[in-house]
Amino acid sequence: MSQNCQKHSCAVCPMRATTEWADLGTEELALLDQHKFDRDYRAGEVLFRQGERNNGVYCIHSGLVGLKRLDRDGNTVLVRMAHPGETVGYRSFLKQSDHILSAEVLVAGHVCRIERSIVSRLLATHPDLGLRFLRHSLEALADTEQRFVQSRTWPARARLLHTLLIFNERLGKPGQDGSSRLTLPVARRELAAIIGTTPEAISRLVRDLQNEGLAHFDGRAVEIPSVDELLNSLPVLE
Amino acid sequence: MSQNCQKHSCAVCPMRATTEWADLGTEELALLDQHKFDRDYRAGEVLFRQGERNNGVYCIHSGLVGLKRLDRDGNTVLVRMAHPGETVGYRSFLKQSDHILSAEVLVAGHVCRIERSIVSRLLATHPDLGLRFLRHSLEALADTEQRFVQSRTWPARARLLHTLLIFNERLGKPGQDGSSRLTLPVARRELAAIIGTTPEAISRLVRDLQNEGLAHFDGRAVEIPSVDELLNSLPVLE
DNA sequence: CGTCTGGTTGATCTAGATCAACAGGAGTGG
DNA sequence: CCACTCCTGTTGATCTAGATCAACCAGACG
Repeated sequence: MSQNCQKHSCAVCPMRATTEWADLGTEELALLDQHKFDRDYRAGEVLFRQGERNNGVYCIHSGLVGLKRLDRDGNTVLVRMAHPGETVGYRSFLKQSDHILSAEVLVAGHVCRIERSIVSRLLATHPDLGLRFLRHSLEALADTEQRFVQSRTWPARARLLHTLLIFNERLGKPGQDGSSRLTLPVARRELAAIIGTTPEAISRLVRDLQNEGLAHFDGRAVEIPSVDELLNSLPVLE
Repeated sequence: MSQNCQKHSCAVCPMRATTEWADLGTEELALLDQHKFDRDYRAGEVLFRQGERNNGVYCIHSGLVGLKRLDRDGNTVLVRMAHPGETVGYRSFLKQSDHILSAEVLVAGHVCRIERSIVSRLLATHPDLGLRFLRHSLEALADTEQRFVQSRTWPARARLLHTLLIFNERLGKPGQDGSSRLTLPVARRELAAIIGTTPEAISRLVRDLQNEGLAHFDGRAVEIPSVDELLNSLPVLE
């Protein structure tokens, strides 16, 4: 199991290749290892809260993190998800501002916090690190735009199917007949937040999909008889 | 009048201070001037279309540009607006991909296109130029997230008021009694696209605002008796 | 004149939110 | 062990913001 309370080492981290820190040398990695704080997080814990002072960036080793934005009325919207290998909180760091979003752990996992000062130092000495963050922010922008467009033009049902397929991409165990099984990483409430609707609506949609035979649900366990069929019932963006 | 068919010069461009090209030296500016294509655009013209090959970046001297995304069904969503001093199309350039959005001129103005190769050359020699683009993309991200959250949590009426205030910020002529007059830069159809609703809905909302005395409309001309009162009737994000 | 485009209004429809009730665990405490 | 509460998920009934459809009007322009 990858989750434990041991301090993880960046030098041997298998996720590193897909992170912004991929190209660092051994000395820099040692620096990271010395000055980082890492630990296991349980679902529901908060990495940082919107409006808080930025105290570094968080590199996700395992689990799943939701990035939420809330307004004064207490309305909270899940704007994006961050997966293992992603670093979050870099934005307010680069802007030298307070955190713009809140980061909440959706699925328990291990996360490393890298101290402000270290990131600054590395950024100053490694120009390509900045470039990596640029690339990341461009991807985040594209992703957010996509979610924005979908929330306007797709009905809730299509959005549910879409996220189902995304989760299946990451977590699904495909059968050889085009079917697939997976366990949803989140409860209904979070699923609703991701899709941008209410738990009640999710419930009804799930029932409908079940009746149509497109998917079978048992709690968080999902069985998809034909992934292709799900794909076909999507508006197909872009 | 700032719009004409003459070739504009970056060296003396008054907008340059607010663009990504602010810190360039005189030689670099001369390079830009030699290799750029600039001209007046009328409302409705398209700078580039989603899916097209990137052939450079566009620096907006005057006017207003809408960035739209469309899916297969022909649904089109205005994701962001770009104002004078902003450069658009840099994203697909940096990602070396085809254009992700379409850019359509909403308000006639002058726009300079800067050739791919030149941008590459400048980026390679001027690291702070990349940093500027990073900052710009971070702002675009924040803006898009804001619009995303608003489209979920605010009713159409609040969104209309919000964009009204934004336009007032840029174009309004304040009276000394807290009132303000402005001319909307766009027709109802575009206003609807910006807010994310239909022209019919805009029409009704406008009528309501009029009845409540919050604003008076005559075509594109708007008169706001009390800007403060408009501000107060907003949910106040963040 | 007719035709076209942009804006307004009215009537209708519907996706999805909201409100309310309830059922099944999972603890927790006596 | 039962009684209690707490929490998640499901279902039903109702409500409503806003989309859709359709008609109409006023200029603009050939």
